Amino acid sequence: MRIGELAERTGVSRRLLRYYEEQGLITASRAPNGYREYQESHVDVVLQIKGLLDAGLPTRIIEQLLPCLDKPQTIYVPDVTPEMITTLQCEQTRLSERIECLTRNRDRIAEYLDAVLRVKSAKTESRASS
Amino acid sequence: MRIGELAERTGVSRRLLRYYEEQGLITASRAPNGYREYQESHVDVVLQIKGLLDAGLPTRIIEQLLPCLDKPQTIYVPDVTPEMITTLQCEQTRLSERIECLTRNRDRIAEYLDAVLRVKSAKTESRASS
DNA sequence: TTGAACACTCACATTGATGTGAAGGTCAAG
DNA sequence: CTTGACCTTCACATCAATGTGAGTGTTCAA
Repeated sequence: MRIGELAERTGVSRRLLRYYEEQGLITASRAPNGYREYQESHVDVVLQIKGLLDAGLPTRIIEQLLPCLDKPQTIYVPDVTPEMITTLQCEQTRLSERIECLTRNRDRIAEYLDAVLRVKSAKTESRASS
Repeated sequence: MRIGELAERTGVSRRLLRYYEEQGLITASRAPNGYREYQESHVDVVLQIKGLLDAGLPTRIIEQLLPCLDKPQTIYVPDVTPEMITTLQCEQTRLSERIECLTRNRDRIAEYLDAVLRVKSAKTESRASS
């Protein structure tokens, strides 16, 4: 598929798709006329990138993570450098920290909303009874 | 405490502390000489902001979340507008999406590392037995 | 009373993720 | 053959989060 369709199916602008490519996050083959050609699998990859980016990870990191995140677990173990492992472990804990932070705050919001809605319903009831 | 100490205790630069203030995330009282004065409680707030920012939330959103996130649950229910509630609910689901995305990817990394380390240890053993 | 260490404001620079638009090539349908 | 809808590259613009530095005031201790 060409860039327009991929953009539409992922909700990521053409501009950004080219940007991701420029950053080494995705690779597109080229048709004879120079147009980029994408595979079906690119849809998922782009969504993955979008998610991670939206979660605050920079492209630099995403680029390192991507190779280890493909579904079929085509693990290219052979040439994993120790630095790569370190990077991954490091990134893993950073992800955990983010998750913890987000979870904590989401739960607080939940509590807050709970409380607010409880009060609101109480108000409604008192109004009903008056 | 003054800005330098707060910066040191939170790991957030003075420049950014002033920026957070400019964005309405924190409020500092002023000493007679014009210096900003922070309370002990500001440390936690700043760390909170740092965490959310690091998790990819923009200041605009953080500003809206903060009032509902203080520990003592000093819930100011009275003047909650319906729009505010909607905003919060919306932000809540977006947080959940982020959390889900991050969790998924962290777990994938974990799997990958597991696999890699398993192979590595296998190699070590085969080398030991040869 | 001077110097170091802090504070202030203001303003310009940078980086990463994006938008936007110009100038032009490709292709299919009328 | 032209028109419209794609695509290409290139470049400049923007926005948010930061850095950096200039120019100046305050405080404190030697």
